Amino acid sequence: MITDQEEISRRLNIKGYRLTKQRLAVLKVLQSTKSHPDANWIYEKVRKEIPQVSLGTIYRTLGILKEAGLLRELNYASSLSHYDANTENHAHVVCTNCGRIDDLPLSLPHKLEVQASKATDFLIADHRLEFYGLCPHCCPSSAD
Amino acid sequence: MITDQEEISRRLNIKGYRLTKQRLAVLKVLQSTKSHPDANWIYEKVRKEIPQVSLGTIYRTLGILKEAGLLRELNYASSLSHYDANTENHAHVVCTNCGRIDDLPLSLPHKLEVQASKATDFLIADHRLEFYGLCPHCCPSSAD
DNA sequence: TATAATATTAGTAACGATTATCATTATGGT
DNA sequence: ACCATAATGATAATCGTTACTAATATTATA
Repeated sequence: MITDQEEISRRLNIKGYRLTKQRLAVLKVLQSTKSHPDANWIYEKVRKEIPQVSLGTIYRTLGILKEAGLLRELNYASSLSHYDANTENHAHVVCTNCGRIDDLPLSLPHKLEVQASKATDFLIADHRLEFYGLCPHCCPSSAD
Repeated sequence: MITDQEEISRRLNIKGYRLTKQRLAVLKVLQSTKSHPDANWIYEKVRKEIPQVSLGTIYRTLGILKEAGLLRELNYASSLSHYDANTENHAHVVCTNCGRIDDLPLSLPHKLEVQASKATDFLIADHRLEFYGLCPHCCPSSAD
């Protein structure tokens, strides 16, 4: 998670983008939460600081921050994009009832990536590992 | 892949659905291809057999067939749903350039599923493993 | 500090995939 | 054949996301 403003600015400049208060606000909001919010949630949070901000700016900004490697986009079954300030590749657990998404400190064994590369003639660059199930709140017979 | 019409009918009936020629046509089209087509592609194919079919029926049917366990829905970054007649859990490779999706005869080691279950308090029921990269056609310096 | 060149914004319209609505048609059981 | 109910086709509505545009802000340069 990149919090140094100089570094954020540098990363944007590489791509020809400027660091504006809107962009910083979006990134700060995203970095301030462990959840994986969608664009609208970020919009509502940013509005508290910059009331006249528009949803279009949020979308544009998220795309730019992603391009600059400052966040990662996740697409789930809801056909709604969620964003994550953690750009390290990691697994997720998704609640199929309420949509909650948690990180999972788990990485795919290198062996499996090699196996995948051998099994296809695609040039593999990345992967995604997701688990689906019910979160504690949605679990019908939880013991807690 | 379930091809026996009796069995297809039985699976639909369990959920209170009937087997119609539109539903059979959608399933047949999906079973006839190794690709993972989207609703519109299926629509175009089904139209050749049933010209007056509507796109709404395709969507409705795909949802019902999924509910009956006759197909699986995949959601990718394109925010477009793709469908797969293979209901076995398996990995996919997705071309980040042209969107082509291939099967990968690879399954997650059971050990990893156990590891995931221990790392979270979610009740895990399913998982998805996807690799991203470039397919042979989109690979800039392919040796073939 | 003025000025020009360019990037960014807010606001709004447009888009595309998917869903809902509804009158008509088909199906299955009696 | 008749009735109850499910399914269809056509079309309108929905919703997340993108594109457009005139106004504003930022940066570089003189």
